[in-house]
Amino acid sequence: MPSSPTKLTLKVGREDKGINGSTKREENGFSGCGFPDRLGNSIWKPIDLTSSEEDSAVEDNAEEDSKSSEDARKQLVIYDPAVNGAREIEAALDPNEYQPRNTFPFTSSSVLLPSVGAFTVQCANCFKWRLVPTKEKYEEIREHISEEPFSCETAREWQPEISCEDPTDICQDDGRLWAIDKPNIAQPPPGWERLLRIRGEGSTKFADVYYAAPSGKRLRSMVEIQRYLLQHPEYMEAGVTMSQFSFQTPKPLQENYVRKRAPACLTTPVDGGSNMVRMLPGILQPSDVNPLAWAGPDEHTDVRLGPSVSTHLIEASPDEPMQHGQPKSQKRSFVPSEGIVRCSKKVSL
DNA sequence: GCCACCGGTGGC
DNA sequence: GCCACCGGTGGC
Repeated sequence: MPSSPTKLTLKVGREDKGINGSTKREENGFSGCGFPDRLGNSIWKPIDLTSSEEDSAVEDNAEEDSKSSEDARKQLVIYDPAVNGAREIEAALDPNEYQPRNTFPFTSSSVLLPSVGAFTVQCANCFKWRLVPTKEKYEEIREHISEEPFSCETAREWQPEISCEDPTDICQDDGRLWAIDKPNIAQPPPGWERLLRIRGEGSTKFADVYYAAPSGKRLRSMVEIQRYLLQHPEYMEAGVTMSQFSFQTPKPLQENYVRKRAPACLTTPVDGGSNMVRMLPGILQPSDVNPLAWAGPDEHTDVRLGPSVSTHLIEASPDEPMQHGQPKSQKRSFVPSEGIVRCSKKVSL
């Protein structure tokens, strides 16, 4: 992908129901990366996954960021509250109470699908990531990000004290999946909601976009939108147009997350060397699957975007039990009770 | 090879 | 019966 100041990314995690029913997501921050301490005390050294496996730990500072992530400017990182408990997130991210260091809510949920992570955007000046408190604000920023590059100054709208001198709100961490989001996607019309659903790993598609009409009706293509608008002219009379809809989906930065179309009955590994082995279309063996994972709280690996944003950026945690995206039917993947796997510290990319 | 579109289906 | 989700396909 060519360098562009308008690239957007999203970061995807997955709810992981623990043995005792709790989730692996911590209430007080990102479990793997966490929010950097404002005093700089708990910034974990990032590992540049654009290079080979066991090397390349570098200091996480703005200088390095400036050098290495030029192309990463203005990237957005999304967390999908629809999947992770919208009410809790909205409450916790009330701009009046916004506490970026330790209150980002990874709330409990039984959702096992990958879920979009956090609404963040990268400052065009200092390259640090700033959490965006709401999906709506994120969409607003995304809509005009080419013409109106984001900066820490913009973030003062919801975080009055923030400046480029402050540490980044979030680092590209520990196993969550990162993906490039599209810039300049129109905000949905008032009353409509644009929904992003991340598919399970190994699917032929990374994600689906839906629009929820004010009536609650979900529409999944431009054809359906058009049909719906024709059936409900009141929306068009109110100014709703097709240009306000886009079914563009983000792209995973983990190359192998989405599988290519494969011939039926392929039963040999198609992974080509990573620890993810896909047996298609048969039952996946849990130990063979590279889960969409995030690091546990005790061992942290940081990932950041290299010179090319399209570089794959997934990191799996060490010895952290992971649960795969749960397929709705066993025919599609694996048996639920076998879904707990462990993943290696690093995922070959 | 990508992607828009939509059919099928299992869970609820 | 509804719908969220996944897979397949045809057009490009």
